[in-house]
Amino acid sequence: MTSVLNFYERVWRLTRQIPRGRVSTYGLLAKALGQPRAARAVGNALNQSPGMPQVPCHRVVRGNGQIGGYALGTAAKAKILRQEGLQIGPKNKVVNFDKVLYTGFFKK
DNA sequence: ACGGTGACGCTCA
DNA sequence: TTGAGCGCCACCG
Repeated sequence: MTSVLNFYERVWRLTRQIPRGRVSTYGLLAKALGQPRAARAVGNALNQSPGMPQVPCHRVVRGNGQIGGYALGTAAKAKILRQEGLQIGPKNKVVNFDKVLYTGFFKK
């Protein structure tokens, strides 16, 4: 049967686990949800996520290290990430992407 | 039920 | 390395 939580809610819940100063990717989130092909849907979920709550959707980036999209614009996203101590290089790529990538999602 | 949409990812050229 | 093409998927009229 379908889980108690819908897809979007599960995406938001996982996203909360990403620590400050680190990032994860849409694809990894999808995998953690048990649907490795749903990276695109994950992006939709974060886009639709209410801005208020503690869902750090700005910490979710592309698999290649580029920061990807953001409801308030990629510029705003880059700014926030810099405020959290991350460095954004040319082409909007996260510097030391492999070092700050978070993959330790807790299964739920 | 069906086709369109989009904060993606992988495969080449 | 960089960009075009195409597949994928949950949602929305």
